[in-house]
Amino acid sequence: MKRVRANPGEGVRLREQILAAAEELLVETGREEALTLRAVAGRTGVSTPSVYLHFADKDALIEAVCLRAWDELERRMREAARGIDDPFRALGRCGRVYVRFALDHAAQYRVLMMRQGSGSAAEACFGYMVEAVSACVAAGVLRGDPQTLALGLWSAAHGCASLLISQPSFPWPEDLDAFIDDTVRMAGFGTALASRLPRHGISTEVVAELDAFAARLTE
Amino acid sequence: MKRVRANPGEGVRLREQILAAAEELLVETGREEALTLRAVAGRTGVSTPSVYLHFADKDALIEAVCLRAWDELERRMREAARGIDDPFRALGRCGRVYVRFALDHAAQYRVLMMRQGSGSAAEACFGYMVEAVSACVAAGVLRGDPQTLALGLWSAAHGCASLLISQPSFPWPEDLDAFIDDTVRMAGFGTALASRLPRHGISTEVVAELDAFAARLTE
DNA sequence: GCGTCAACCTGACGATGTCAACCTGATGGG
DNA sequence: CCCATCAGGTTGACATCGTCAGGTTGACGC
Repeated sequence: MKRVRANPGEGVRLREQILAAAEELLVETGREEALTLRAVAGRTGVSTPSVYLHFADKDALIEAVCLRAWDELERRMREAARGIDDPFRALGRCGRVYVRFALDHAAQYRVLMMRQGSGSAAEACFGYMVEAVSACVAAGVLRGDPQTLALGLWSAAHGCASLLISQPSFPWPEDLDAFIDDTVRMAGFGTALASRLPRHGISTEVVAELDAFAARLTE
Repeated sequence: MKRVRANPGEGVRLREQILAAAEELLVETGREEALTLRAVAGRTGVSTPSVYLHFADKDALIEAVCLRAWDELERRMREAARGIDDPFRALGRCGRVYVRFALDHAAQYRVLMMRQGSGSAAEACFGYMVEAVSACVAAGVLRGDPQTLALGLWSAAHGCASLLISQPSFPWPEDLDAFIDDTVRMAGFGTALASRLPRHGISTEVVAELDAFAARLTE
């Protein structure tokens, strides 16, 4: 029960324990306001101000918890796309994994994405998504600036996950997996066609009709 | 400087003033944590616990502020779609208005959509969106359950707005309006085609190819 | 003229983030 | 071997927050 003081050099261990306790607390309760410095310290078996030995303030602690989740998400997306040749297929996998990950880690995702000034935490993860989009551009299945395209796709995936998490009282369909798939298709398909591609095998007249059809949305 | 006590029956006026003060505070600072009961009461020129005369607790106050914003948003969407015959065009207008409204009221939107248990505040607004989608279904430009389709479209719009608000450090394109338009087109276009329509004037072979193309995203 | 009730204030409580000051045990130099 | 040093904590306190119990004041009906 009694905590033994760490030897010099092992102070970093406490940092890990605090991080783990904070994550547990967030997941178990699901409510961000339950993430109290006192609760975290208590669960770690340490006094409250000791948290300040390893984190500048509460926001820094939360940000560190988030960073963990981002790393995990990026790992899963890479894993989901590994061994898939078609970059468009790989992109679809990424999208589905993204949304599912968000739903499986709703508490963290809420903190992750819905905080103000969460800073550059997501940039590494975003970098991978740009990578996946670039492959599609190189393959000719998408056209345009990869960063901008990736932002649009991320918007769709994030919107789906975020809305599911923050508005559970909405009349969501029973089959959530199918809804997620529909969203991924909507985003990928819409992006591909709205970016004026793929024209492989589609006649000029049809392309013109599709363009005119899409244009009705924003005129 | 000195507040005069309201006559019996006029207590509701204070409620309005508190609501206005809370909204001002939220907009001016842009930070939700600046929305303190003491700050609100101080700005209204009233003692702190007086807020409890008109709101059960802080959450109820925030919720009331949010309700105002939802009403305003619904009003603007109705206005944007008024007089437009083509339901698909009307839907596009709604989407653009939605995102622009969110960006123009970032502080409120953040509170609105990114809180936990925000309850049934958005349902009226959602109802209108279902209405607009239903018109498209009736016109044959979309196919499927209007509620589910509306949820998908809302996901896209919300994702765009939400990501822009909560991740301002992302490499967003310079022309934000164009990006919003692209997102609206992506969502509407993708939904229309992913819902297996419109087939007007598109050959069976092309439809099959488009289906196969979209299917690559979720297999 | 008096009671009653809405409208509001005062004072306080527990919880929270944060800080200054203190303690304590291992470690390395002399 | 001893003592200064310093990492690794603790104690106690402060301001601020949401919230509540109880008191005060003015208007209005009878």
